[in-house]
Amino acid sequence: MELSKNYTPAAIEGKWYQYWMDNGYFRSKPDNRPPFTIVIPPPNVTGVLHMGHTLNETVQDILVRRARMTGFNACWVPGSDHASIATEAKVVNMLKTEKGIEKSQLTRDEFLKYAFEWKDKYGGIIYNQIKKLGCSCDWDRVTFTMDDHYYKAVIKVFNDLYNKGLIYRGARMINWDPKAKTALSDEEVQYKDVQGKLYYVKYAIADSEDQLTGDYITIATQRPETIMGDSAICVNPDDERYQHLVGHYAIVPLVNRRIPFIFDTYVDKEFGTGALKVTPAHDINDYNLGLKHNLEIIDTLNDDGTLSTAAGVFIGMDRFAARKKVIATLKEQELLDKEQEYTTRVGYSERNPDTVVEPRISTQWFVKMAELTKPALDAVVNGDVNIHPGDRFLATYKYWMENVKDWCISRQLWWGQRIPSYYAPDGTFEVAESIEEAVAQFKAKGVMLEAADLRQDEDCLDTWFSSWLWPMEVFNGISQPDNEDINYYYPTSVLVTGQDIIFFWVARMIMAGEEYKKVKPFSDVYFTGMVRDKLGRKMSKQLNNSPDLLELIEKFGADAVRFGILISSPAGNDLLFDEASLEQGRFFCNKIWNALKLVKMWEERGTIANAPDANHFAVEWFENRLNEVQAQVAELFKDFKLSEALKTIYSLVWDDFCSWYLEWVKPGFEQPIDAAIYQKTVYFFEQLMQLLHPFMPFATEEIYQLLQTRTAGDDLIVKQFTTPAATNADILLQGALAKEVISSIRDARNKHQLKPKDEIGVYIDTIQEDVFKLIEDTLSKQVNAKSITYTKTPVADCINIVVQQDKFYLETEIVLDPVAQKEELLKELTYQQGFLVSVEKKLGNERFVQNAKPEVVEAEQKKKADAEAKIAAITESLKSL
RNA sequence: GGGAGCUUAGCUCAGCUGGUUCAGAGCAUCUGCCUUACAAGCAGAGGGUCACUGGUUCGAAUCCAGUAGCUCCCA
Repeated sequence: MELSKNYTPAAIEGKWYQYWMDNGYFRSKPDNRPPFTIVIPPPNVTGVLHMGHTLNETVQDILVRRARMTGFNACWVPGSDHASIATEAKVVNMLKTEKGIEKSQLTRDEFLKYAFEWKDKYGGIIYNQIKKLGCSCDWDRVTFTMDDHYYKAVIKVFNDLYNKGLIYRGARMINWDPKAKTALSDEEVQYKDVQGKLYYVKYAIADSEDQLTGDYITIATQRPETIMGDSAICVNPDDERYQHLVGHYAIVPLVNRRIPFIFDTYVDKEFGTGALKVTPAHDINDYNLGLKHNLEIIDTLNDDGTLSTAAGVFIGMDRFAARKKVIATLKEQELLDKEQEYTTRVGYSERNPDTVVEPRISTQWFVKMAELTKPALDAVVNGDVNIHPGDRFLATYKYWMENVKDWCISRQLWWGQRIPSYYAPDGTFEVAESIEEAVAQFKAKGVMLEAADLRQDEDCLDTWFSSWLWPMEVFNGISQPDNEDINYYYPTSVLVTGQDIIFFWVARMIMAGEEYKKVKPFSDVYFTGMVRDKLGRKMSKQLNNSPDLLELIEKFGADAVRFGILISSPAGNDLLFDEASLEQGRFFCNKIWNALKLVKMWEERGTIANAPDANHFAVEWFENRLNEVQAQVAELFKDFKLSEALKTIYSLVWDDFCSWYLEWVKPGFEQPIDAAIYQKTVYFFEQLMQLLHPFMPFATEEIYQLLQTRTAGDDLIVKQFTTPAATNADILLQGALAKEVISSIRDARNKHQLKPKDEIGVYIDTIQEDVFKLIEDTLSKQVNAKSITYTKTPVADCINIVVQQDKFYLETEIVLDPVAQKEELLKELTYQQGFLVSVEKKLGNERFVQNAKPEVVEAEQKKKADAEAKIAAITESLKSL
């Protein structure tokens, strides 16, 4: 069989994905194995995968594949959420631009029909990308947060929480997105520092008789367009400047409305002029102040951010245009004292990042958080849920849980679960899972109404109010409690997600899990870092700095993409995305591919029993090295140190296997290889592919299948790991010695400008001749030696080197420079002597010997002995020069 | 304003419970090689006062405090 010159991912990735699917390897059904469950953090249904997702999905696939190969019944549930605001915005926009339809022309049902069409058209894009990346999700379990059962579950939970008194309806100050025309939760507001201005505005003062005193009071505001909504001027009661204003009034500019002065310590005397205009409808602090002092609430804004009739002036004008107009008018009327540069934080809508959020009084639905947070906080604090990395996020989590405010869950949108609250004509309402039940509830209260009399709430629920049920409802755990799946798969094993949604999602899932299953939703949370571009900016749609995943896969191959994104990504740390690391992944695939070609070449050439150059030491050494790394990797997985595990395997494959082992066992030119060694080599190769498979599934499966003819079902994806055997430390040390000796001799050759073809004679002065006998042939081949001789005395006219405690004399044809050689050895000697002094100093320190652990002292003693031996060796070597 | 994290080779980053066989990897640089697995490669090399200042300790990149710079989260 002819193998291509280089590894060609495009040709094989599709093939294996289909093969795994056809064999049902991704499918999971409850059985008697322990489950290993991951639910995907649902991406937006109409989105595309960006690099953050790519990292995320890769991590999940690695964990799932490793579990599948370790005796677990691995189940990875894919799916997506409906992303209420974002998707509705996209559909509205599509309707406008493509069909010329305004949302207002449509009924709710008509709109939803278009939305589902949109979802059907674009919802598959993201799944296709996940597949291309090689993710082993159980595609029979795809879940969408607007699926029928899911919809019902959300309604059921709403109803249940309402009945428990944990959901209420009320008028509160909320965050309003004037573009999407909906309320937002506190978490959906992104604050940004903005360079703004403080405007110093003069308000005329009137006395208790309503007569203008001719005096003015100046207040500082960032938002002059809200002055029409002012209800009072507030000053600090201790502020002597304003004592005389008791009982006086201020006149609001532009609208000439009279407002009282109030006195409250809330006001900072030092800030601005020490006088604050109070606008209860448009600022949360003012709102609270208004409640306390019983002030009027004047809402001067419409839901689209234009000024309302209540504003009295500039009605219908956008708030930012109105601001300019207000400033201009104030200037004209000479009521603007001055302007001052000012940096402030402005809230933007998470889903409409160009839109400034308005604080607004509005009647909305809220979840009472206090009771729900308690068990969710305990779960993490007690270590029932383990967060990785470490407890770095524990403090953040705790703080949020302890300070969280009630959750505003209603959204003035259609794309989502409609709030199951039914209103009678008189405004009273019943919350029920269906309109029939609502009717029954009204009747039970003696209100005789029919369904036709009732009007359902127009609003829908926050998307996160559906996704917080995700680990349960993907198994129908809410809609059909106690079914076989939920009982088997729940709680899930690991949640892998970005640290940015710790509150949006992780915390709330734990709350929901504790509330409805009385059990945590997952045992471990693995937070990945943020993927940033080369300039350190978070990758985002706005900046358009995220590369196209499918293009990357096409260019580098899926395995290389997975490799590249993971290799530089320890848990929780941000990573700067650089295509160079993907290239490293591609090179790695190619390296393995070429190793395969070498082994297949040996196979073709044929094997021979007890070949003369059979290097059994190499086999024994590599077997131990393999076992050592297998154990290390298992440990690293336990600690979720995936990138370190990958690095370890990478080095094992490239350095130990390719650069050392294969070179050591490589037969002479066109010679057949020893049969036993060939078998072992194939075995090692398989083991390596198995170890690497979770990280790079396609290349490893391909190579595994090419190494030997496989019987049905003998596929790498399900090949079970065995417990690695114990390692023999002596052999590992001997292998390390061999490597060091070879490198040192090669270095000496390089330094003396010997050509690779120049042969050398090697004389070895060692006390462990038996060890060198084992590696003699290898050594000879690796340094191009024509002979190896053991000696107990220095050999003249040679390159002298010392490795550990052994002396080597390299005989060459070239003329040597003894001075340069001497210098080289002296340099080494100086270093060793310095080292020895420091060790002796340490050992001479009584307090060290007393306090340090015995093994440490022992190690120091060994260091001393080694250094002494080495110094002796160098000294002896020097004598011969 | 409150909290968390980061600062190690030119670049991107590893270094767990403190011990000069841990100062490491990849990329980049330099030297020599087109050696029939691989130039997407091979064999080597150079390069770091581990941000700064103190402290704890027999011993600190590693623990503690402070300083500076950067990042993130929350108000």
